[in-house]
Amino acid sequence: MKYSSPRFDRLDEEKKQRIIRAAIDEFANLGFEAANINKIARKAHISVGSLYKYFKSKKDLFLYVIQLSSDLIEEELRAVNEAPFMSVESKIEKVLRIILRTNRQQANLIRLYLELTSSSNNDMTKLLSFNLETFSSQCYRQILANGQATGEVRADIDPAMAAFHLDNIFLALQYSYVGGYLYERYRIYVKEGIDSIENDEFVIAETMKFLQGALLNAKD
Amino acid sequence: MKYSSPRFDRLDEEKKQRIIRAAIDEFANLGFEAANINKIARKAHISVGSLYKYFKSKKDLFLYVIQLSSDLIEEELRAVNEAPFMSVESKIEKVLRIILRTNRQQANLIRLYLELTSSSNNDMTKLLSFNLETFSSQCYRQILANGQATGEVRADIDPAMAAFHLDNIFLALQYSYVGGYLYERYRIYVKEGIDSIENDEFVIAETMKFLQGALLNAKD
DNA sequence: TATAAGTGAGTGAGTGCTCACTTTTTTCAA
DNA sequence: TTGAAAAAAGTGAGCACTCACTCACTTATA
Repeated sequence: MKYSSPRFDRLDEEKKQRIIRAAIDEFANLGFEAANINKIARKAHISVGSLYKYFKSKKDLFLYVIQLSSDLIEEELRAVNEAPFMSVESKIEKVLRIILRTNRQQANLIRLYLELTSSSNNDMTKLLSFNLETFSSQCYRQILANGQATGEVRADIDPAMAAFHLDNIFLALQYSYVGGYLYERYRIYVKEGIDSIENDEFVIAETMKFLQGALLNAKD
Repeated sequence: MKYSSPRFDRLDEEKKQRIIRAAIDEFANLGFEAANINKIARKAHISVGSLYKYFKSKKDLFLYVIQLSSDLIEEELRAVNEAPFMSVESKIEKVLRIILRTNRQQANLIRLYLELTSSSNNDMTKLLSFNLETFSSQCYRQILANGQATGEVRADIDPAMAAFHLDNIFLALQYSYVGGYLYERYRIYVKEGIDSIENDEFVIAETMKFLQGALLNAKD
């Protein structure tokens, strides 16, 4: 599906990036409904008129930036999945470390996903969930099913459901870094400052212990 | 904190419930921003003017219904936590079953929480997360710490962090039942229809296997 | 009669989007 | 090389609409 006009595609990279950044910033911080198209145009130093020449509606602009960012994440996951000679445990830890890094470097992007997650807009959700989740679900399920074949992963669990639980842990962790309600919730559950760099190894260690027990066979 | 006026408190129960139901319905399905106060008044068969005599702003009405619903959930959790002679495993399963039941009976309420979770409104989140999460975090941590004392729960995990992960699993599961993006996501990860009653025992069994491995010592 | 409760048209501050217009770039014959 | 005409890109005031909230008024109750 194409959400931008040819006119937008023809723009020079710098201008495109300015518009994309402005849009992500606005949508991530205010949510789809409260985001203001006029403000996005102002932030990007273009006129509203131009913005509407590039995207035919607020919704299309939203869908465009979501699609764009999902491509970035897919890239990283693919690399981990295709790494040869890597244990399931290492792969999981690798993904976890990617997640923590992304939380810092692309906080606005994660906020955008969080917003999307709770969106009740039905015609958008079907399309978007398919685009964003199909790859990662395949990826995790494959890692787990392969692990069952090698004996690393518990044989008694359903790989699809385990992949679902695994991603739930990842998702909740991601959302807890980007501020708002879930950031406060971590503070109440565990302690101040999930997002401080000193805390990273604690989060990784505890999460790995949790996931090891949940997914892997005890080492002999 | 008191969000309703004395005038609202004096209303007869039927009218209060009508207003509360209308508000939950609107907020749950549209989200805070898109929810329409005029429509809530119409749904509740009262005038906008009256509604503003009962609650001084849209935000106050929102906070009121959130506060109200958190009390209901606290009630149920307390019962499980205080049950004597119950294994940690049984307690976790009990909570899980409560969650699945609530997902069906109070879907709108869960939607309301989901909306709240992704809210970026900063002055609301601090207050609300404290009100809603303090009890459940204490509750889960207590169950796990007691379990460590009796040897049921793994000694090598941090009870606070484990409680956090446990609730993350519960939270993701809840949100996957109420429609929208995460409902579609379950379909992609696992299969059609997480919300069909026939699927309940599968979800419970798989989730319990996952949590047993993650949290409990192997039985001897 | 006095007090409390209830009403809903109206207000004004937005907001998504349009369109008549200006500016810039490209084209190409002289 | 030039410059006029055509095409493309860009603009922002304003339109049509939405919605939180108010207030002058009516109705019910003590």
